[in-house]
Amino acid sequence: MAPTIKDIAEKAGVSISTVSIVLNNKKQVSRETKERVESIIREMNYRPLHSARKLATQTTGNIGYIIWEGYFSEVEMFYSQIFWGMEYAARINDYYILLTTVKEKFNPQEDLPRFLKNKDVDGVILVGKVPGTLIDYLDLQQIPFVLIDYNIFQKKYNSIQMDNYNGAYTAVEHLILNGRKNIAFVGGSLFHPSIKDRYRGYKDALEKNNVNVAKIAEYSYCKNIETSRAVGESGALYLIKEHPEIDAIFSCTDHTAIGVIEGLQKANKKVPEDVSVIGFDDIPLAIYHKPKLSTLRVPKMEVGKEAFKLLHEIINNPGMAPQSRVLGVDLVIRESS
Amino acid sequence: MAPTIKDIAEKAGVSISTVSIVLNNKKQVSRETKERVESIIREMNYRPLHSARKLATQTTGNIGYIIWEGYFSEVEMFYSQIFWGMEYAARINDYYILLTTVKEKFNPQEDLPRFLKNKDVDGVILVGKVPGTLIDYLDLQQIPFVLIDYNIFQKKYNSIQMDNYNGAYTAVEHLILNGRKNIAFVGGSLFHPSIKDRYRGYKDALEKNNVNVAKIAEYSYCKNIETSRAVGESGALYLIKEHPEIDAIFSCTDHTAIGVIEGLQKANKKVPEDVSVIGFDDIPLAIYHKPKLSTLRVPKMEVGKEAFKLLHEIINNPGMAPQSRVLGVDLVIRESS
DNA sequence: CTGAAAGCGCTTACAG
DNA sequence: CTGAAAGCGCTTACAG
Repeated sequence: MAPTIKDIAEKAGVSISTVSIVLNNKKQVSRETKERVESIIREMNYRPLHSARKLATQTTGNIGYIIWEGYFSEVEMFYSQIFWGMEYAARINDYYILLTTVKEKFNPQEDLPRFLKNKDVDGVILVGKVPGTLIDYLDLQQIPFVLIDYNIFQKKYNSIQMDNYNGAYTAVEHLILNGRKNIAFVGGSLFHPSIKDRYRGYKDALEKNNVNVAKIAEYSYCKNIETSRAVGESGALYLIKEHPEIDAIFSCTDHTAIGVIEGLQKANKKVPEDVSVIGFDDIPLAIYHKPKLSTLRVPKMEVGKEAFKLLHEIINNPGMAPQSRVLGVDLVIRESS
Repeated sequence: MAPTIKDIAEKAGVSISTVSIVLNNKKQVSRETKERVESIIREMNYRPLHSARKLATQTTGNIGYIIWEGYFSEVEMFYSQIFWGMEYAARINDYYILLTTVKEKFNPQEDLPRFLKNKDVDGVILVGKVPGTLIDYLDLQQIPFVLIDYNIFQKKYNSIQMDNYNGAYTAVEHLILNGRKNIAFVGGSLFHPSIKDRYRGYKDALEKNNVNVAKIAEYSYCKNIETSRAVGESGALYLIKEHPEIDAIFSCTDHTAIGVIEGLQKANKKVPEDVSVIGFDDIPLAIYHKPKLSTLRVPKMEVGKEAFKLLHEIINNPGMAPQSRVLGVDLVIRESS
């Protein structure tokens, strides 16, 4: 059997309270007993039993990671990289991460993730466009949470954001500097705050540089809610048909961009010769694609780490005012622009 | 505060033992008290506290999922789909899954996954070519485990396998039926049992059909340990240079196949007109690729589910003789063949 | 069929 | 600085 705190106490000739104190290095313990206890712990390879500890402290030691299902209908790397960043930070603080997804159409009664229903987490990190009713539930139940790449208009929740606005601005400015004159936008729903910011960046870059200004509305394809390949493809097809002069398309995500390129090819346009394309996210597919996709790299690991850190702070300071931290993105130019 | 078993007992006018018994529906309880207790549980939305339950039963309620790092150096979907299958089965049995990776070069002293070091799992599922020293550790510590897509020569461990041999055989036979005469193989290390079986399938299909037999050795490119794109590319380049008559290549994985196609293109061979290519795994990239990749579909969700089920059985029947279950794979023909 | 009691392995006031 | 004791919320023989 694995040794318990009692075994350690006996062998060290102290009480279990003392062992517990050195374990959690709280309060003062004489150096010598501390060292003695520690050496015995090491010697017997003792680890406190998780469940016992959690029972006593009334915590779970787990955090939940909830992924919007839309994020892996396509190629699901985005959330995955974020996970590894979180895991890295969680490990240091001795938390385990429980993973699950939620559907678009979400019923708080039935679809509540198991670890929430059973109260098996101390907090939750959510990535993407998660259901509003879920967020309301967390809020109501006072379960600490942080949003990644999402936010609700006019609400102040803890969140990690990418610098969508500046990323888009930089990308479009790069297109301008490369001599592109007729720069279009293909995007999903402008209801998604991230997409909205990317669109603002696109628009502002054109306006500040006085390029293309009169045409912005016509060159903007934002009909759909999705940001899928299919949307990209039909967007490109539509735009080229209506406005054959278009020579660059900024796409709201990489998946969209890949669809855009396919549409362009169907319309017999060469990328990047005839039309430059830039995406957003830097999904792994970006470098596998032909041509390799120019895009804005989101520091996914960092996002995960930062999300955990923020959550951890919230858990330990329940009164904390909500904050959102924004991480910069990098323009990476490859073959499509 | 969340209600405890005591609250339920009081409100139902029974002892906590009785509540516990209906909770775990063991032993006999009179129908009426059972129903009364259950309705109160529902009414108060009571859930037993995980840590308390686990403390009392001396279990953890967790299983570990260990991924060989090589499996997501490329595009990491394979293990991810398996995860969702496992999660599905785990949910039904009220287990949580803890995820981590192990490096190729693994030192049991230092690199032991945290949940193993702390004994926070009741069992472990490992996918891919995990370190032998890790397996030895699990064996020694008597921690129940099941291997996915891997096995150690001459050892009898619990495992889930794909039908690598028949998959490869079918693919190569398909190539033959399509009139291909000079069918090559590009693979990774034949030390990996799965790759080895795929190679056997390739060889046997040719021999049984009396095609290409004298050339098998020359047409086999198995120099490297990896099954990466890079390997595929250099393999294709090498084979075409030495044997320009080659008109089909069976690749040991999809990643390899993608590399093979790139190599072929560099050598000015058209796929599939000049050379047919078939991969193995059916990674998501397969349908994004141009041309779309023909391959053998591994039922990843099923693999995950089955792995969990097997592990669950082992956990509950410690004496069980090791077994390996093999799942069939389906040939899916797309554009590359 | 039901209850009282011990026990799982920790943490944490409270004394001293 | 250290220890005795209570408590966290369950399960499980054991009586009855």
